[in-house]
Formats: sequence, structure tokens, C-alpha cells
Amino acid sequence: VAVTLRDVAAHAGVSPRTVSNVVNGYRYVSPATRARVQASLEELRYQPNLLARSLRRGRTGIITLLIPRIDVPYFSELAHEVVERASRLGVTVLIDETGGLRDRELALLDLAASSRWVDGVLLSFVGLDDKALSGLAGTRVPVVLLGERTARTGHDHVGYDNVAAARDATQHLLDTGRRRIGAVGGPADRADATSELRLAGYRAALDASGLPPNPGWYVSAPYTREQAARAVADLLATADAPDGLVCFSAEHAVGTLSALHGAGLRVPDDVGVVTFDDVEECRFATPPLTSVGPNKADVAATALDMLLERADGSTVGPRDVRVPYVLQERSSSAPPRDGG
Amino acid sequence: VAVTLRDVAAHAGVSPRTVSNVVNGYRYVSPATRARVQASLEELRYQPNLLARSLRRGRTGIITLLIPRIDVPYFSELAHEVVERASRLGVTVLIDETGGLRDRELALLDLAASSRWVDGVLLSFVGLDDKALSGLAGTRVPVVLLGERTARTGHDHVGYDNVAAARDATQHLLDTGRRRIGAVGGPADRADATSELRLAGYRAALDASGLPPNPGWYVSAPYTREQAARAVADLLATADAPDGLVCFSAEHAVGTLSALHGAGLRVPDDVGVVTFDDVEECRFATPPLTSVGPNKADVAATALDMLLERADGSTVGPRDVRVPYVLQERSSSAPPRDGG
DNA sequence: CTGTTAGCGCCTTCAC
DNA sequence: GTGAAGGCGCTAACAG
Repeated sequence: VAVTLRDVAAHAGVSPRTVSNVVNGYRYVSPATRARVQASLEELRYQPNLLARSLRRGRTGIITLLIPRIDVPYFSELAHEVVERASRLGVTVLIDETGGLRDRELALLDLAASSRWVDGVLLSFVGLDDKALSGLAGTRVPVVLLGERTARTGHDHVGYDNVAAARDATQHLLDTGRRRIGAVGGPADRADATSELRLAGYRAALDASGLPPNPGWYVSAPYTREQAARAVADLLATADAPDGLVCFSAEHAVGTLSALHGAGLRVPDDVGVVTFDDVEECRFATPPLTSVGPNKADVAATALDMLLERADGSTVGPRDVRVPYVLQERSSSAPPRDGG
Repeated sequence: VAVTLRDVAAHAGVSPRTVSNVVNGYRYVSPATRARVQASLEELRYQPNLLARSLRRGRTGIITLLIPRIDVPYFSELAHEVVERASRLGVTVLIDETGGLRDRELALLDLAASSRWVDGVLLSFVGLDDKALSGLAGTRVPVVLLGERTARTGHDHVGYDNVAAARDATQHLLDTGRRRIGAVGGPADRADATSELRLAGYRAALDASGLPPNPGWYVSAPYTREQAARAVADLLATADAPDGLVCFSAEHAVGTLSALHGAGLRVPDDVGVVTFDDVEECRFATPPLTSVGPNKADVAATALDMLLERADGSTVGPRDVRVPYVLQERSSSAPPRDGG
């Protein structure tokens, strides 16, 4: 049942070349021929085999989006922006999950690069360190890195200033009168460079205010609501609990709210909360969460445009774009009304 | 820089055929030859061109997942399950968004079917009516429908009993002593068959209890937290507000909680809430939301397995699988403690 | 066990 | 303006 170009050519009494010209909107075809071919095309219901076309052209019109997990709100919202813009540009998006695992990030990137399936890769990396990143400099396929950390890797990169964002978020809590400010983030080892950057910003803000850091106020938990909730609950059980918390992800923040609620503490009156990743869930949490983060449509558009530009053959030096971030104030960080 | 099979063959002094045999693990290759080819393979860093292979084999190892929006928690969690299982089966997933729009659903399905890009399509349809669905019976590519509604379409279908689920959810609120039960769902026109099914179940439960339906207690809003919140706020402003609400989606439920909170009503003491779509966000809402829905891993696994079976050539009649659903009780529907 | 020969369906350089 | 070949890189018949 597969109608090929050849079939159409035979039906219309022309050569395959001419049919191809019509299909691809080539200009120099006589109106008469064009009409005849057009008719055959429709009569036979011709559908080009995109696979064959891609093999021939050396381009597929597909890009891969590599993210840790699609069901993490930050990434699903980002993916939405990417898919939407790509679709408008006639590009389709293949999504794969790395789990934030260094080895999977490498393997999937390598697969994407070598398979010729895709014209480019958008990689939201987590596990990769600078060394691994620069190791993959010679990939055949263009790669744009999406990530918190700037790295000298020879690849384009889109990100934002995480240290400054964390500093601003912390400062915001200080501005509302809190003085015992903690943070909730990922495991602070090499595997999570993002948390390290944010931790640095958090500490910088405290330093600048002359407040001594209290190491006990940094709560470390994997990026899930449940584990964050448990870790924060542990913190709250201590005698000396904070009156403000900077959360490094929406998951951490939601877990934190749950723990605070469970401990009978009021937000924002007893504890002020600020979080990274301004996702819908944050806007509708009780109370709505003050959030800092980039505009995801910005990130997606910038990255996608850079990638497609590369796919079109651009060879300018690796670019490092920082998109702006915004601190959106909501009630979770309003100044406390009374002494709790 | 593209090393082809031919290059390797020349390097190893064998025919392309033999190299292909080695690459694909064909058994009848002499150990000596195999070793030699293996060495050349590695020395030249051969990477098969998957595009060419797919063209030849007539199979790509890619499937398309068509959903309304990837950033809706229910779909992102479902997509995660699909991607994870697919990846374990060596299949990659192309994700596209239909916006729940009938025309886009059709267009994307048609594109997927005709392009030969993919071995199959998982379509979570919303806008399509039975007529459109059966119209696409003759697609060249296997299609498995994911959706609330059973339809005689000639395609495989995975779903669950929405009427019964809505009935159970409503009954659960009745069981906790509420008598003035409303519902929050999508626009109840033809475009949203899902809401109609759930509405039917809701009404059936009220009927069975001999309670007269109050049309004013059905709140209709698009599937966003914000619009649901606004619609529910309007309802609460009326003199005769309900003491229980069945929400038809997680977005509706989260918006509902926000509206109730804004109106100073306590959940569950003043109003009990139950919702569809048991997503993470519901488990960590304040208060945690009682939810009904299928196990998404079940849905994904069933659908994917059916699809791949079809891709392997199975021609059994169209199957209609109903996966079980579970009502998970949480505090949003606990019996009220006092008269509010 | 392995070499030779054809294509998969399309686009594109070369002629006319 | 259009026809006739050739080949993108790979695998599947068919020998041998």
C-alpha cells in the first residue's frame, strides 16, 4: 500500500524528478505539468517517506531533549516550551530521561550523536562534570547545554546566574526581618553542582549581613517532595529551628511546606519560605510560594534557536548565554505579623 | 568523518555483508573473521547509521506519544512511565502535544502514520469523537488509544471505568456524612467527553442516595488551576454553597483548594474534597487530597505492550482493556469534626 | 561460513 | 523545464 514517488511519476507520465520538484515546491515546473502531477499526487494519496528523505538529505528535522525526568514540574514545563516552539518551527522533539545519572547522560548523548537520528541535542545535564563535558567536544551533532553551571566545554550553553539568584532569595528573607535562615537543597556532594552554586549564594547573602552561618540549618535531601518533607521535619524537631528557609527546588519547597504544616508552624508568620523553580505548583501551594527562576519560555527559545542555528551550519565560537531570572514575591515570604 | 560499513569491510579485508553480520550478532561467523572485523570496528570507531538501517528494515524503534500537554501533571507522570518502560525495551519516544484539539490530534496522528518515522502511536485523545476516531481506522501504523471513553474504532484502547470511579468518589463523600455535594469539571459540551462520563457517575451516586441534583453545584472551568479557582470562588460566593466537591482533574482540585482557602473555608471540616488523577501534587497539597485514578505505570505498560505487539505484526481484533482504578483516601475527605 | 548483487525511497548532479 | 542515472548506508536474497 506504500505509494512511492515512482508510482506517482508513472501515473502522471513524468519522471520521478519532476514529481519530486512538485512535492518540494521547486519553481521551474510548467503549470500544466504541475497540475497533472498534483492530480496524481492526490489521487494516489502520496505521502513522502520521511525516512528516505532524511537519509538522502542528511537531516531529519528531529532534535533530542535530554532531561533528568519528565515528571519533575520544572522539566515538564521546560519541555512544554521546547515542544511548542519546535512544533512551530516544524521540528519534532524526541524526549529521553537521564535520571540525572552521569553515565546515562553520556550514553544517551553519545547515542544521539552517533545514530544520525537527530539534528541536534538539548542536554539538561546534572551529573556531568567539566571533565566529562569537555570530553564530548567532538560530537558530530550540535549540542546545546542547559544547566545551572557554566562550563568550558566547547559547547553552547544556556543558563542563569544561580549564585546571584540564591543570594537574592536569601536577601529577600533577610529583608522581611528573618535572621535565622536555613536552606533546603540536594545532597551537597559533587553529584549536585547546582546545589553547590545555590548554597554559595545563600552563604554569600548571610556573610554580607554579618550573620554567622549555622551548618545545622542546611537540610540535604534528594529532589523529591517526600524526602524533603522528612528531612525538614527532622530539622524542625531540633531545639533551634530557623525562621526562614530557602529551598533549592520546587520539590524541596513543597515537601518543606508539608513538614512545616505537620509541625504546626505557620507560613509566613512562623517561617518564611522562598524557592527556586517558579512552576505552577508553587503558585498554587498554600500559601503561594515566593519563587526565583528564569522564564522557561526564554530558556527554551534561546536554546532551541541556538541549536537550529548550529544545525544550519553556524560555526561561531561556543556561546554562553545567561538569561535573566526573576524573584516573584508571593505570600510565603510576607513579613510575619506577630511573634508566633 | 562518517565511517561506513564499507569502510570497515575494506579495512578488515572482508565484504560488507560480513561486517553487518558481526555488528548484528549473527551467529555463523568464524571466530577468526569475527575478531578481525571486531578490531577494525573499534579502530575505525564505527557507528551504524540508524537512519539507513531503519529505511532498510522498515522499522525505526521509535514510537510517538501524543498527549494534550506535557506540563499537565497527569500527562507528565504518564509520559514518564511510558518513556521509562520504552527505554527499557530499547524503544525511544517522540512526544508531541495536541493541545486537546481535535484537528491537531488528527493532523499529528496522520503525520505520524504517513511519515514512516515511527513504529506506532500512543494517542491520548480528548477532542476526537467516535466518528473521527473510526475514520482513521485504516492507518498504516498501529495506534493504541489512551482515553477515558471507550469507542468502537477498530483500534486498541486502554482506559478505565470513569463512570464507576466518579460514582465511588461521590459515594465516598456521602459516606463521610456530606449531603450537599457539588462537582468541578471541564466545560460540559461535546469537546469534553471525559467530564461527561464523570458527571454521569457523580449524578448516579446522588440518585442512588435519593438526593436531588442541584445544577448550580456543577462548576465548569477549563483544565487550569487558575480558572478552576476562579469558578469555584464564584460558587462559594452564593448563599447555598456545597459541603463536598468532586473534582474531575488535579488542576481543578488544586484550584478548588485555593478558592476554599481564600474563602476562609476549612478542608475537610467545612468542605470535603475528592479528585481524579492521583498525581504527586495531590499527595502533597494542603491538605493531602483524596484521589481516584488508575495506576499510571499500569496504563503505560499495558498500552506500550499492546502497541509493540501490533508493531510485531499481531492482527488480533481490536482490544479494549480496562485497567483498575483506586480510590486513595487522604485527609481532604476525612469526616468533619464539628459543625463549622 | 562469506562474497556478490540488489534494492529500501528519495533527492540531485548531469545532460538534453 | 524535464529525463536519466547515481548513491545516501544498510540489510536480505541468493549463490557458492
